[in-house]
Amino acid sequence: MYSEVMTTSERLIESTRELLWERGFTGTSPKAILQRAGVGQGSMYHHFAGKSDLALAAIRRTAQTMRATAETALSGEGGAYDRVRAYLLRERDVLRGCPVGRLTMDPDVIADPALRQPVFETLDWLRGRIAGILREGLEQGEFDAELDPDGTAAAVVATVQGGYVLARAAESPAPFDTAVHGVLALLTARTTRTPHGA
Amino acid sequence: MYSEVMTTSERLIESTRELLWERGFTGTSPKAILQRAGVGQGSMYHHFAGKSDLALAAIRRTAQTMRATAETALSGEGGAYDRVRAYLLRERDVLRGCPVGRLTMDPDVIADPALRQPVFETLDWLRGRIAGILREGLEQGEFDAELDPDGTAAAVVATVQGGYVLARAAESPAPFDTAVHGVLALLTARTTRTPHGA
DNA sequence: GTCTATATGATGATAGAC
DNA sequence: GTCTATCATCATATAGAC
Repeated sequence: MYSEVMTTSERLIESTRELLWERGFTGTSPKAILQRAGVGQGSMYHHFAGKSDLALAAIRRTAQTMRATAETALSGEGGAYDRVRAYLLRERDVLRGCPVGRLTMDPDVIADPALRQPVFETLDWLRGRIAGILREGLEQGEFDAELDPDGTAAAVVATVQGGYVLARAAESPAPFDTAVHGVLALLTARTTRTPHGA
Repeated sequence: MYSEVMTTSERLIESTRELLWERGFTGTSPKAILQRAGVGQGSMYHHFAGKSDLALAAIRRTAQTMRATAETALSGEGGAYDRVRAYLLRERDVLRGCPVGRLTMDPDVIADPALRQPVFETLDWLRGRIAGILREGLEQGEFDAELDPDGTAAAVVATVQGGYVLARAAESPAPFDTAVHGVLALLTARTTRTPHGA
C-alpha cells in the first residue's frame, strides 16, 4: 500500500494521517490504522505509546505540510492582494475538507492540550501570516486606510474553513468556490488600484 | 435531568441533540444517550429504529431551531446591512460550535443521505436568505452595484462556520469575533451610506 | 522489531419478562 | 411502554513467542 522503502513507523504515521483526515480521531480505530498500514498490532505499540501518541505524530506532520502548502501560495509573485488571492484560489480537494481544521470538531482532540496545540499553532500562524501580508500591502498603499488587516485575515481563513463545511453539506465544491470568490470580491473593494481578476 | 412533563421520546431526542452537538454522531453511543435521558435501553428501541433513526429526529429538530434563530436576526429592524450585521453579531456560545455545521465533519452523517439532507437544507436556506436580503439592499441602492449577493452571502455564512473552527482551535471566542467583524468591515466598503457601527 | 494470542470494557442491537 | 438480561462485535491495550 505504501512505498517499499517506507519504514514501519512511517507507514503507521501515513495511514493515521489519512484516517484522521477521513474520519477524525474518535472515528479512527487502531485496528483500521494497522490494516491500512499493513502491519501487525505489536509494531504500533513498539513504536508509539498508543493511539494518542501516534495521532500526535500524524497531526504534527499534517500541520507542517499544510503550513508549507499555504506558504507556497502566500510567498508567491505579486502584491499583497495577489498573494492572498493565490492562497484563496489554490487548488484544493474541497470535499475532503481541511485535515487540520476538521480536528477542531473532535472533542477528544480539543480536550488534549498536546493534540490541540499543533492545530491551534497552524491556524494561528496562517492568520498572522496573512495579516502581515495585508499590513505590508497597506503600507505600500495597495489598500485604502480603512482595511483592518487582522479582521480581514481572520475572515479569509474562516471563509476557507467554513467553505469546506458548506461544500461537504452540499456534497459539491460549488459553495466553497462561491464563498472564496465572495470574500475576494469584498477585498477588492478595499484596493486602491484595479486588481487582477476584478 | 429534564422536565417532569417531558415524554420519554422527547427526553431521548433532547439528550441526543446535546450529545450530537458535543461529540458528533460517531462519538455518541446509545448508552450515553440513554444515561443522559435517564431511560432504559428498551425505551429507545421501542420509539426509534436505532441510533441513526433517533439521530435523524434530533438533527431535524436542531436544524429547525437554528433556522428559527437565524430568521429572528435576519428579519429584524433596519436595512439589509443592519440585518446581516445582526445575524453576524448575535450572541453565540462560540466554543460549542454550530450544532448543524459540525455534523459535516462526521463521515457517517455525510454518507447517509437522510442525515445529510437537513444539514444541507439548513445551510443552503441560510445562504439563500442572506443573498436575498443583500439583493434587496442592492435594489434599494444600499450597496454599490459591484456587490455580489451570492458570493457575499456564502462568505458571510462561511465566515461564521469557519470562525467556530478558529475559536475551538484557540479555545477562545476571540478569533471568531475578529473574523466576523472583519467580514462585516469588508461589507461596509460596499455600502453607499455610512452604516451603523462603521 | 514484528507477530499472534489474549483480556477488558464499550458498542449497537435483540429477547423477553413485567 | 419500560425494564433488565443477553449477545456478537469492536476498541484499546498487554503479554509473550519468534
